[in-house]
Amino acid sequence: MAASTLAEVARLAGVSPATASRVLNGSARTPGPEIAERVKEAARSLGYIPNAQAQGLARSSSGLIGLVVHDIADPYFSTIARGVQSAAREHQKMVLLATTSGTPADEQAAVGAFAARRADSIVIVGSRSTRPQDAKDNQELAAELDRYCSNGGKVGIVGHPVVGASADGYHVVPVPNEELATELARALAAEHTAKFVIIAGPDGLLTSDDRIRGFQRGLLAAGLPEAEVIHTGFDRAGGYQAGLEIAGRIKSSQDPASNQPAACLFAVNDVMAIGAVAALREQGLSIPRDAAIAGFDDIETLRDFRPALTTVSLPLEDIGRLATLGSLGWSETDNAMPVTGVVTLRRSTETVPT
Amino acid sequence: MAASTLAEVARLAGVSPATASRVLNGSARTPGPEIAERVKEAARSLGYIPNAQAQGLARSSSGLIGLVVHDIADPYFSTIARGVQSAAREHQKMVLLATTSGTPADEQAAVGAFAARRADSIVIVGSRSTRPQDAKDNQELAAELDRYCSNGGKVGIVGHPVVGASADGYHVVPVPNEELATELARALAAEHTAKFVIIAGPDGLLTSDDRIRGFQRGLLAAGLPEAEVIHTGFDRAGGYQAGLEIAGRIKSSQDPASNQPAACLFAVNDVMAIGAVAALREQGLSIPRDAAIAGFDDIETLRDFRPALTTVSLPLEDIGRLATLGSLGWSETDNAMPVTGVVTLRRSTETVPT
DNA sequence: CTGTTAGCGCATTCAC
DNA sequence: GTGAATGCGCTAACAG
Repeated sequence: MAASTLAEVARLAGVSPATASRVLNGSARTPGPEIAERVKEAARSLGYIPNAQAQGLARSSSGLIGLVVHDIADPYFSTIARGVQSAAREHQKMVLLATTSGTPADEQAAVGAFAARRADSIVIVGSRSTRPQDAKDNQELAAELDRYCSNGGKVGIVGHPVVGASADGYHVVPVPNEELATELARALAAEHTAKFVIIAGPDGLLTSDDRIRGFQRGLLAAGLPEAEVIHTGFDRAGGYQAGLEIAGRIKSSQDPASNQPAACLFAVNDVMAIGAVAALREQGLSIPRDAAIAGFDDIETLRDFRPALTTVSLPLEDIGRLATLGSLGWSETDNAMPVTGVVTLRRSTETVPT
Repeated sequence: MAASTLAEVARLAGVSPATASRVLNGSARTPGPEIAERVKEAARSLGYIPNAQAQGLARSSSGLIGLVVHDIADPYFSTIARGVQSAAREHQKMVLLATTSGTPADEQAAVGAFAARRADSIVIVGSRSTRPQDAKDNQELAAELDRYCSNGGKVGIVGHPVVGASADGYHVVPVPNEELATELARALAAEHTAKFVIIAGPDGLLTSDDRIRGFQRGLLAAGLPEAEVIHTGFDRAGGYQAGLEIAGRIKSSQDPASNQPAACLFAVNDVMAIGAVAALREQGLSIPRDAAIAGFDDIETLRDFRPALTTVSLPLEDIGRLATLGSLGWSETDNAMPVTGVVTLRRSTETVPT
């Protein structure tokens, strides 16, 4: 048995569908003070639930927000998703979730699906890529987004605009990755003399590249040489792998007499940093005695790690909110408060181990 | 400018809307080998995107799966969500996300919204509550779900069935919380003589209660007395608070000469355990020297913690998948493989600290 | 203030 | 194999 319809409710209440519609939904003014009650009663007794599909079709607006992330199980994304969710809720919208593993092709498919569902807006999170092999897919993604926008859709983006996208309707929430990485480098350079090594994501991942660039800049500003960059996966596994390699080097060249860390590591995100720490420890090294290490993001779940991880705190939930509000055209009020982060020095980069 | 419609495509291709529909979607057989190409071309040149709302209305099936979680930023839920997402994807469905903070009233609202959107199925995750103050809301939630089911909806539930729900169409994925907690208790009892304390969620949270019950049973089976139970929040903050209290007790009654942990703690989930550990450490206590502690769930992000946390590994992603497949009526094949977990002893409960 | 008439965009009976 | 109607459930102009 299918759900009951507005028509049925109207008939039972002895009114026209239009009237029923008016009282059951937010029309200009609720009609007849007494007729209204009759309709409501009818709806209740029938267990009437408005068909959002039909509503959407009729008023051409779905009340849906599409959210595109690389991996919802990654704490970075899930925290942002929480922000998106809360903003959506405040605006009486539901969020449609799509995960893409970060591949532009999947992102394009997701955007297409959202467009098909006539999502009111789309929020895209996750680093853009400029790798050559992604060029074509990026272009198609951009085309898909442009088409969505030209059909009246709005999109909010965290970080960088989608490569090649040009149409109107984009609202990007800038994240000062580069600047913050510079600050972090400066802070570390002030206390560390060891060789700096950056554990980065694949070359061409914009977020990773930004953080690398900023960090190098900070080092230079402090009069230090550029850090070596190890490119690996942008996840824990990548950090772990890099950690193994670094551990090998440290062990084969460590000065036993030295009481200083042999290296100062900067992993471009916390999850990678944790992976690296795991590898270093497995190889018998100690943090921060043998190597100092810093991350980026300040993932909540990771704050209880010991040694506590030096990192750059980012207001992830707010970022999700801002991107969502922006995609909804509500940015004016919040635009005055741009996203900012703060360098958070903790135990993992202390120079005087207990 | 609105998106182009099927009718426009048909006109441009010089065919009827019906024909266009047949070729652009999976009708029985694609018509005219040559006419088909013409339609496709027309669609492409117009940037046609089928209106899923209209499709859904016409064929009354939305291709949507509703997912209800307490908090998408909680790693427990986000990992399950990943499983839901992947299963949904395999079945060409999109997932609608709703977060509820675990309150039955919000869950009811979410189910209502999903029903309005005519979601093909709904997946509910997160511990049920039997607390008296939730009784009324639980009943309304059950009614909402029953209504949804009687309208042809299917629902998949992780853990316990919703209190009071009776209609057909439910598929619950049982999680052997009690049995696994018993196993855990047995394993710990074999090596620990210290006083056992359970750090639990609010009284009436079914998942928490199950784990408590199972743990107590294991203790009894091992000939040990029942553990004391501290009820607190089902999250990190709760664990932290309980940790503070326990630390106070330990410090005021510790036998300095003893080399054994003063207590063996069981937090009913990993996140609480981590909170407790943080508190204990802040109070100057060491794990597992001063207190042993175990968690439950084996959250991936937490596996790199040191000391490594003894816990019960749960296949969270699979659980999400199973609940989803079940809600889609695809359970026959997978039903043969029930959810199971495994007690994972790690450093946090070792008896011989280095 | 209420009822009538049209679509919203598409899938699907039917005839041809 | 293809085209012409009809309806999915609802909203929004209209008219009354």
